[in-house]
Amino acid sequence: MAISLRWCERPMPELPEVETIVRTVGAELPGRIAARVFCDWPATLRPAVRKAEALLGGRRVTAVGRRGKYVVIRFDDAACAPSRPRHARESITMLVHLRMSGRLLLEPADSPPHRFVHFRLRWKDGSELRFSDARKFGRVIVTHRPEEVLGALGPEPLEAEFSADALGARIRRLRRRLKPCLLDQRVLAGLGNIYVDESLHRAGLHPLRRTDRLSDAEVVRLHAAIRAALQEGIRRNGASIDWVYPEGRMQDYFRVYGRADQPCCRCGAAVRRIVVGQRATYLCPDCQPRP
DNA sequence: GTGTTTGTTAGAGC
DNA sequence: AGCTCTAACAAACA
Repeated sequence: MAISLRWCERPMPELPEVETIVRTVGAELPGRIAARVFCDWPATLRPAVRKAEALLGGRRVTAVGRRGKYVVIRFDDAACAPSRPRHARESITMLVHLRMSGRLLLEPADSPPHRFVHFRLRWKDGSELRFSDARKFGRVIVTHRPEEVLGALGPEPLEAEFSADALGARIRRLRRRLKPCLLDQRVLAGLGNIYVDESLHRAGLHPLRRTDRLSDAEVVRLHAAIRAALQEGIRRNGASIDWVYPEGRMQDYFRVYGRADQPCCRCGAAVRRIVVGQRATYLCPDCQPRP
């Protein structure tokens, strides 16, 4: 039984949704050779179209991955004319941040692009990677130095090195409200509004708890909850990006997100909606006691 | 007009 | 001084 979400409550891409995109669209890209770049909304692309095309043209995709909420597309350093400057022979990375409404599509170059497509990367084989973004908040960055962007991100919550101790060391030295802290991409990479609420409910922690007042046991619970929430999201192919990935079903399994006034799946109490840091926040008042 | 969404930034406050 | 928080902003749409 799918819950219906209003348009403005549709899940925005967070770590599990980006991971799903990387595993589906991304898996189709390695080996393709970039030919041309099109962009009709200057703010979407950095650097501008001509320079981006000069940087990418003739390069082959070597790998597609994810860092936090960024799609990371790596290109080789070969296939460059000898006359090109030395920096052109370094590898290039294209970073895509979907922000609120971005989607990545792989379509034939001769098919008409949807009206929300503002960036296209045409491959030599006649296909195009298209970035559709109704709200134009998304960003495509072509750079020799992806670390300048990715270096600011906190650890990957699903990596083996990310232990409960690592989480505790990171957040307990801060004196912040728990939810805004977990949303901070410098603290932890990849969580957004949905998975923070889901993680806090799983952990039985109120979003207004102070990070420096969490006990060891609570940090352990939080760590397990974050990983479980993200892993379930990935297992279900993310939450409804319906028109792109109809198989994404995570939205049917939200425990609190978007479920105001509905019963808590654990105790039956009515889920509450509050606002924390100007963000809609869903919680169970019984399972997540106020600080 | 209102509310909603992400991430960045400027500025206020403690 | 340094950390934390808030407001504003980008843009679209029902």
